[in-house]
Amino acid sequence: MAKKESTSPSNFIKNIVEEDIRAGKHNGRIHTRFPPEPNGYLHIGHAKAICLNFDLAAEYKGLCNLRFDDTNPTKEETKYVEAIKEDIHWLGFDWDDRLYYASDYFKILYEYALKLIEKGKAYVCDLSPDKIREYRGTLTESGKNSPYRNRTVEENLELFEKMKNGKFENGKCVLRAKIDMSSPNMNMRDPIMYRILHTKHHRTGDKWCIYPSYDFTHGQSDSIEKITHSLCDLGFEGHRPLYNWFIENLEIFPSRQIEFARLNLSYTVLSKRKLRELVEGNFVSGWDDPRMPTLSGLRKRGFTQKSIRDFCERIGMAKAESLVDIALLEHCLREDLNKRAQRVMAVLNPLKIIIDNYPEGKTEELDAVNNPEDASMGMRKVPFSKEIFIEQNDFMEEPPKKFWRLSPGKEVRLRYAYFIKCEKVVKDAAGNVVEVHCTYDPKTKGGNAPDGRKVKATLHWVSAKQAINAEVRQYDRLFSVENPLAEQDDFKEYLNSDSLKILTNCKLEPSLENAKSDTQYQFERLGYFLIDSKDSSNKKLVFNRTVTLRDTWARIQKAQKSDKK
RNA sequence: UGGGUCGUCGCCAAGCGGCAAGGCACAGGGUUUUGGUCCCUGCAUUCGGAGGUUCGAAUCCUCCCGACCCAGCCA
Repeated sequence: MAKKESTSPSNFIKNIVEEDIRAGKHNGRIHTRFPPEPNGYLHIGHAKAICLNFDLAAEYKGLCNLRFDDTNPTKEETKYVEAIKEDIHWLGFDWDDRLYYASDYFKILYEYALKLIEKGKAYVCDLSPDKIREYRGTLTESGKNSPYRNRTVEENLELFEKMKNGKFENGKCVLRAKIDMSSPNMNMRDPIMYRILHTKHHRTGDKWCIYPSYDFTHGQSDSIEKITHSLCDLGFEGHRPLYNWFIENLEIFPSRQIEFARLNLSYTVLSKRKLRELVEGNFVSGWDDPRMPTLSGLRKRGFTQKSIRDFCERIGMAKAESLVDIALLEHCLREDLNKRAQRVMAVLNPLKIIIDNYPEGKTEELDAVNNPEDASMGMRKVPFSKEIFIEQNDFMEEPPKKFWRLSPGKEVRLRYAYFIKCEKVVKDAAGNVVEVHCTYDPKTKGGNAPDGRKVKATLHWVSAKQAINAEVRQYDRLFSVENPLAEQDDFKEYLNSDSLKILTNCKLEPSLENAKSDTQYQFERLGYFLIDSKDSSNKKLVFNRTVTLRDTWARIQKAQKSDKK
């Protein structure tokens, strides 16, 4: 009997959904939404929420809306909504015609407010912000009622009308829900529903000068859209009673809020505010700096949407606060890139090799495989000649234990070319190795010795005459500590000073002259690279290093170093 | 000192009374013209702690310990 099954792992949200379906709730209908505020760029933490909402809906044959939560005109801008839409599409999700804005509901929300006032459940309060805070009490002490709490319905209606009509300046008064100033839940101590903001809104312009608060908007928006499961992060747990209170008192469709733990990733920060600090302080080149955990940054760096989605699935979904190892993200990335990246040879830190017994002026075109994981990607030709470049760290005059690469008297293979043997080292006055003379064995063409002798190492190389120059930007982790926010000092003190190294004298095989900006390359033995979408040109090629290959030798070296200590 | 939530391997995370899934990381070994990939193997007698209920508990009960969130006219 064939067994199928490839459903993603179970989690507490799916359990709830399945229970609801079993119980026939909403006739088994599942409808979610992703509700970003257009006040910044999306990062990989948002990707977790996006995948959760869209994938959950898809798995249960439901729908997922995109809704901009735009109730604070002082912080929101159209440019962010465009960027957010682009990022979600890039991840491969689509909301069809279900693009909504909380601001679409301003009129209904206003009517909802009227309804609550009429039911005696809301009132206009003239207390100043300071007084409101004072009256709210503390975590352990009950608050006290506002002196304006018992205004009549008529009076409230009239004042709220005036608020709407711009009769008051900012901060003069607010509309509050009349709940319970002694509630142990601070959110229930007569929360603010509307505040006065004489600010132009990115969509409604000057139409309104009062704006609803998050609490008076979110649940109702969910309700209006008939959202069945409203997923948000743990920070809103304490708001759930209020979310339900508005829905119950308004007697509208009962969406259900469920909270999950937000993503934390090691060696970076995932908070709009903190990321903004990095951008505004010029610690990075912008929101799309390849070191940023923003979706635009990851994209520019060369991350694939598939790897991010895979990551979001593998980290699971729970309520325990956690710090996910960035190594898992890198693993997902390498796994995807390994299957699809076009292999090429590139030398980042060139060392000149002269093959003394190779004919002067001769050039051979050697066959190279484009992707050993995918035969359909075919073959290409790579030129070979007397002078070539290899990586500086592939040669050591005095090799340590386990170093199998080139060193005096040693023989190695040049990938797809020949075996070469190191004969002589040339140094400059300062003692630096400037070039290395080798001899080659003509019988090893293609990389195999007819006599069956083996070499331990295979090196990548680029023919000097045909090499093209390029700049390569090597990116690394943004921070030098796992959890920068857990440190005593300001998190910016822990930025990794080596997170970007720019190499300007890199040598690439000639096929890269026509490198495409949307093609992922593997520079053999080094890592995965992508053309920089902004700075690369025909005149000057610029590649970004997405991620290195796993490097066993580097780990051995590290171990050897720490052994000596 | 109020309220809410969480605590299963180094990092995530299944498990929902029948005797600890999986992934990452790590450690060994095999294959290999990338020290890559791939393939094997190992990696929690134990589920924050202590009691209790039960033939049987990570799963139920009690108490304790620890961590996080809430006092914006932000979301």
